[in-house]
Amino acid sequence: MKERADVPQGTLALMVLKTLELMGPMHGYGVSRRIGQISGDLLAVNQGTLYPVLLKLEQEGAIVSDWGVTENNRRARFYELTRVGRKQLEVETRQWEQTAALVGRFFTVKAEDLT
Amino acid sequence: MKERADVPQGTLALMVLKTLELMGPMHGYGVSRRIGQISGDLLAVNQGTLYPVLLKLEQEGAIVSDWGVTENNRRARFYELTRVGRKQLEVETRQWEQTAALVGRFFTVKAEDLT
DNA sequence: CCACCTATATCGACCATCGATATACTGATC
DNA sequence: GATCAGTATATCGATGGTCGATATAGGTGG
Repeated sequence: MKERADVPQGTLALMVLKTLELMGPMHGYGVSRRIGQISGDLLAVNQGTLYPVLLKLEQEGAIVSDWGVTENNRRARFYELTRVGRKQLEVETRQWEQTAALVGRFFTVKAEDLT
Repeated sequence: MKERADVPQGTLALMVLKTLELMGPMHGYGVSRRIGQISGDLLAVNQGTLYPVLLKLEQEGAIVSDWGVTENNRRARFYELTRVGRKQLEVETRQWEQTAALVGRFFTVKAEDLT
C-alpha cells in the first residue's frame, strides 16, 4: 500500500490544463487518472479538489464542457481547452518555470556570493 | 516602482531554513531581506507571513531564538538552525526536488508515451 | 525634530486543497 | 438476481499557508 503524495499547492490547475492539452477532451475522472499516471503514481488528485477546479476553470473560460458518453458507456462531462485556456496554460507554465528557477537558486547560491 | 511577486505557496519555510543554513544565525528582518536578495529582488516576503512562520518553526524545534543586538545597535531576535532544523531542511529539500521533477514531467511527456 | 529605515508582532480575510460523504450507473462474479 | 468493485460527478466543512492592514518602538541622518 504505497502512499501517494498530495498535489503541490498551486500546480493543480496547471496540470489539469496541461493534461487536456496533451490528451484532448476528457472527463474529470480521466484527467485525475492521467495526472496520477504521468506522475508515475506518485500523486493522487483529491476528487473534492478536482471538481471545484474544473468548475473554476470553466467559469474563467479556460475550458468548456458538455455531457457525453465514455467508451465504457458511462455518462460523463467532457472538458475541452479553449483558446483562453491555451493562453492561460502558457502563462502558468512560464510562472511555474520562474518559480522553479527561483527556488533552485537557493540551492546553488553560496554565502560568498552575498554581500 | 518594480513589483515583486509573492512567495510561492509552500516554499517559504524551506527558504527560511536554507537562508539560516547559508548565513548562520540571523534575525527575521535580515532573513526576509536575504530572501529578497537571493531571488534577485524578484520576490518579497510579507512580514505578516514571516513571523508566524518563524514562530511555527521554533515550536517545531527547527530553530531556536534569543534576543540580541544587531550591528546597527538595534534590538532583534536572532534565530539559529537546530539539528532538527537541518534534518527538516534536508527532508523539505528532497520533497521540493521531487515536486519540481514531477511538474517538469508534465512538460516533457508526450501523448504517445501514455497508454 | 521629523522622516525614514530597522525590527517585531498580531489580526482578519482569502483561497487552494483535504477528507468525508453522497449519489448513481455499469460490468463482473457468485 | 444479488452483491460488489470500479466509474463518474458533486458538495461540504475544515485546514493551512499566505496576504494586507495595522500597530509599536527605537536609531540615524537631514
